[in-house]
Amino acid sequence: MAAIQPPKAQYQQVAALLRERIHDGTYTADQPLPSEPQLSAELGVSRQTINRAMNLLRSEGLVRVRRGFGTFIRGVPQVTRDAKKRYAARNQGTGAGDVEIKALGLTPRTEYVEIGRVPAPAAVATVLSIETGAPVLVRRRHLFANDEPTQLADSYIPWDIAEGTELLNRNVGRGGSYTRLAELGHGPVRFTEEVTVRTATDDEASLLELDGGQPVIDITHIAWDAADRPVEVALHVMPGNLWRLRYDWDDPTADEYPTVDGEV
Amino acid sequence: MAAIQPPKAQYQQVAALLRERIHDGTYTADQPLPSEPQLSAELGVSRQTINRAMNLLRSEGLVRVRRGFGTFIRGVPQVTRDAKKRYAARNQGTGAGDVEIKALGLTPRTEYVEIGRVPAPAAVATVLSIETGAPVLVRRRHLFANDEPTQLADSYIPWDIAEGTELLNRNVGRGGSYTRLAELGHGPVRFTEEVTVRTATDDEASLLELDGGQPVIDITHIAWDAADRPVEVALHVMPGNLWRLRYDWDDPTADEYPTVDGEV
DNA sequence: CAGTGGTCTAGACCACCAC
DNA sequence: TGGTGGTCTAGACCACTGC
Repeated sequence: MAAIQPPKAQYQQVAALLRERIHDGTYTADQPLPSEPQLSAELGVSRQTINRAMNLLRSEGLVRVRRGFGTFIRGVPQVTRDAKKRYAARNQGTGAGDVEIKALGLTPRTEYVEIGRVPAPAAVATVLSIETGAPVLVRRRHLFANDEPTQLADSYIPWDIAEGTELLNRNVGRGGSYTRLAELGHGPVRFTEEVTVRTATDDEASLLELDGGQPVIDITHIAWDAADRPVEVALHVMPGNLWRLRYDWDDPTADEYPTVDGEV
Repeated sequence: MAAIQPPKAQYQQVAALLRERIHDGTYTADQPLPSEPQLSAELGVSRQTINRAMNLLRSEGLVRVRRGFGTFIRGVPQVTRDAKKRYAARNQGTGAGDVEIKALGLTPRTEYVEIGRVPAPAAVATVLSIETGAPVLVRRRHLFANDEPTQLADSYIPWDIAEGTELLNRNVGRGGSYTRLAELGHGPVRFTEEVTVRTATDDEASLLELDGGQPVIDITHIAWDAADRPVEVALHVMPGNLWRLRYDWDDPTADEYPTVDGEV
């Protein structure tokens, strides 16, 4: 084994060593990693240094700690989320949130946490162009793959659109909620998404079973109807290491290339 | 949701306190934060605990350490990168990488690190559908806003397309490189982007002046010509906290809503 | 109960920076 | 040279887990 020498910090060297052992199969997913005191003795560094190395691996999403029990390898593959295809897939009779999970042979599960009328939070109100506190329908879901949490998804629809419709049911019926919106004269024809990366809040970390400081992907998805009114906003929060987002589009200006100076 | 929470770790409480003081203006950007020994004395916790709190703030991108000097607030606002508009902007005579920065009133700067013929790295070769090691043109840039690094961008073009063209120059001429590609019969008509979040490598952390463990956004941008050949791939690496990505698209299936059961 | 990881402290040495 | 943050150690206490 490579010696632990101080050109780099020891905890970084320990982390590198553990990463290697995880990749080459020295440690397997069915067993906990050696305990911190054990590694401390084996590598001749203090337990604090081992602990710091573990924290690195945790922030990378490589391992997961079960307190009082041990540290385990996280075996979840990366899921690809294709922004266009996932909405097209509503016609395949699958909940859009499940498409990507099934594609990997994993078992998706959706837990409905809340469906009902609430006052619009400020961020949602801004997006929907309504007053803060104005009534909206919220549909709050937690999504899992093989019982591991993969995503929090809260979707909001203005109450004047949703009131008294099937959108209040757990199962919104054939074709999904966008089909219901279409029947109500608000069929989405355009979507926008804004993606940011930030550290998880305490609540999110707890719900997604993340360690503090792990980054999450925050997606604000907006559906616009033909009158250019925002009719639904969905807020997605996902573990950063778990997802790969895919977007594609045609060049709107392919015809009009040469004009002025510039570089790409 | 706000159930009874266990008392938080001291370093988290310290971090929360410092966050608050940064936001309410107790600490300002022109002065270093109080030193760790000072805070240790003031708050009655050990220096280690202060240091751990500082590491949290660093991983959030809120502060930045200048070793041997002090810890400073990072004052960089978030930059929005609109996938479609940035390419359309090539016709405004601006380097596409600069559009977003100028929009915020910051001063962009592009540093060309390498322009030349290299063997294709494996990841690039796969995307371009060529052999690993086959020659490609690489254009490697580092982008800054107000002299703070904001992005690494490496773009690759198959050598059989780029050879002997203006694409080898630092300034590729009117309309940017996509205009040159169009003149060569490979004008991009479609783009795909894949976005992942991961921890920075050592090199990236050093170039982007990040702390270890800070997340980066990794974008693989591919330009396709009318024959559906990938003619350029650009790899972008950006500090995760610094950017907001925006995508928008029209619903390709807006006409064909109702079909089978499903939820969204 | 014994073993696990989470956290905290006191003390120490070091590399780096400004003066 | 003195102050800064980066790191490491030994020892300790705690909450949580499974047996």
